[in-house]
Amino acid sequence: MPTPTPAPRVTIRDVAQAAGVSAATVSFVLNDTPGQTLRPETRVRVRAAASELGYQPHRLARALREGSSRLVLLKVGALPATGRSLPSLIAGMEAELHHHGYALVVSYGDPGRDTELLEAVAPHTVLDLPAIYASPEATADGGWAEGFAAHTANQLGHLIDRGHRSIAFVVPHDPATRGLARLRVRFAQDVAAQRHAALRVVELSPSASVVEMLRALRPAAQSTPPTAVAAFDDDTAFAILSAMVDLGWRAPDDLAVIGFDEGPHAALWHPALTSVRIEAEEFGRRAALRAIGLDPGDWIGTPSTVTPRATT
Amino acid sequence: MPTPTPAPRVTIRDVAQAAGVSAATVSFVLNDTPGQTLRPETRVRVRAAASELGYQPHRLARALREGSSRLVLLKVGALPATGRSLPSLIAGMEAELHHHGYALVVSYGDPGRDTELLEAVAPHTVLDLPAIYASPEATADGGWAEGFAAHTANQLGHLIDRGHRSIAFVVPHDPATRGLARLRVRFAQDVAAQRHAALRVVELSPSASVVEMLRALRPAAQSTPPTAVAAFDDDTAFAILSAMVDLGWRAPDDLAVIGFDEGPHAALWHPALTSVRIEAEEFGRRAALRAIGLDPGDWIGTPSTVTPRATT
DNA sequence: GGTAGCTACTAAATCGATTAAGTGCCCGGT
DNA sequence: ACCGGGCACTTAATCGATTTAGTAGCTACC
Repeated sequence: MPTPTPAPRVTIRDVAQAAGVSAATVSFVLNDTPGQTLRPETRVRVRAAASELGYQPHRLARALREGSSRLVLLKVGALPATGRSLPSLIAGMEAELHHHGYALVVSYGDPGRDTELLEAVAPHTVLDLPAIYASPEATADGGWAEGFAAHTANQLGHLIDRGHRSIAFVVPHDPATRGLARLRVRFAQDVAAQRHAALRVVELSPSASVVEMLRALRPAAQSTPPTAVAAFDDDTAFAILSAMVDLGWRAPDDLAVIGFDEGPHAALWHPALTSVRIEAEEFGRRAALRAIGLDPGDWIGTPSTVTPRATT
Repeated sequence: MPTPTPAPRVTIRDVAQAAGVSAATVSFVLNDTPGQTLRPETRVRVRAAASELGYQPHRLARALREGSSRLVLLKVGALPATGRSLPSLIAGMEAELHHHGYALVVSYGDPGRDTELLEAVAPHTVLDLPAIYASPEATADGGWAEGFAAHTANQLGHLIDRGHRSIAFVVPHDPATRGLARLRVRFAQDVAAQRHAALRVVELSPSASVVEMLRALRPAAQSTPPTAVAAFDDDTAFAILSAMVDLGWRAPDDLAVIGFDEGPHAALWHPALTSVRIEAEEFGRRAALRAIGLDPGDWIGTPSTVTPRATT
């Protein structure tokens, strides 16, 4: 069992003693507290002593005093972690927060269980992704949803550009992704309406198989059956591709398939899956800035690109 | 931006006042501090006041005093998160820690950047998975590696049971999984030696393609080319299956393939991948108990089962 | 009858950093 | 000669829980 810190802590008092000043002065210097007049040479002496001793402020003590610690908690819940957008969002946030002396804690646990976590880390800000996605006016919240709107437009756009006019939008049956799915559906409908394509929304059922769902897509009576499927995410696309093999259908001729939020498996799959690649790193940086109360400045949007492969 | 706690905090002093005792007494009661003699009715009064006011101890204050918070940090690093073992390990740890009033923080970030995290959360224990896997005598450490030994035996055993006597063990070329790969290789070699099978260890090269690797497996001169591949993980197995399609080889007749640490994609793939399913939940519970210094009791081992599918 | 020892508590120190409220000292103005 | 005020700091309070060192009051034993 590894023990955390056997080394004796260097406190602010040690630094104060070494620099020949009081602890308060050390705090003023190291935090650049505004409204404090200090002799430049004192500042130098304090800083020298601090780095000499390798002083690291005890963040728990600081958090106790300040009321919250310099941490941002990102609640991810049971959101699908297959795509690259979440990891890249996290990477971006982490990098930016690090730059400002903050740290990121990512919670994948179920929401009911995170009371301890919340209490124990006393985050400066909590970003609850499932909650954001689930809220109806998610669009109003600083760009979270605008991005998804653009990416969804990208996804459907790719199919429409290739001539598809009747498209099925398939979402999984999963309470964890309900909010996000609803959001995506709304955006997909907007795009379809604008570009004069017919959109059919299909929710996978836990009872019926994907094969049955696909069969139902093409009843004899239906005049214009969908020629393409836009999936909620790559995993949904894989499930569809898998069922297509069972049916003897081939992509893209019998049915084109496009995934969303491209993950590492898209290129590996047979046939290789066309998907929408979302680079959320820059977006993560901006989310981080907003979270700690800094102005992220102007913004044009998260870039997303469609990587065309075998299934479209 | 959601602010964390606008509600005024109920402190131990509030409880003390309400119960007509001192703060110290409240602490003694609520923590069942040994060596303290308290009248039962006082205990009742204090507990009543605490729950009446909805008192929750401030964990930062407690952590400051105790030197570390009741948190366990699990460092996962860049370990592959595809399989189910890691999520189930995490779920098990989380459940058990929760039960003892601890919380789990999982860090996926790179090791260099987690100083802030470490400092900010001051964990009671740090479990550094990559480091554990990388250490040469990992076997000695409370069962982490024993499990992998058993699962690897299970993986190779499945192939040997089906008559394969010449097996290739394929590991990815990835510094992040180096330590774990080395460990697995050692166990695989042990099993092969015990069960009189020939084992060839192949590391995928970043320059050569998987197709080339497969071709090299069957040179004309070689007397007993491998008839089966045991992969480091499911993703490696997918890469192999993908290359086999390009070569026109079929599993299992031309080459049998078995994955490891079954993830959700194994069943979806065509052909469906045989893999080793690892349920690490119970193991996670035990790891949690050890982490907080409790005795997990006797143990027989993490169960793992091979789900036979099309590729073997 | 003195004191040792127990019960049932309380007062105060402590963890380490932040910050409001001082405290000398010197300078300028009247 | 006296006072206001800025400079350059220090003292002490504070965040909230834990824990050591007491302190009454009572019993019991030699």
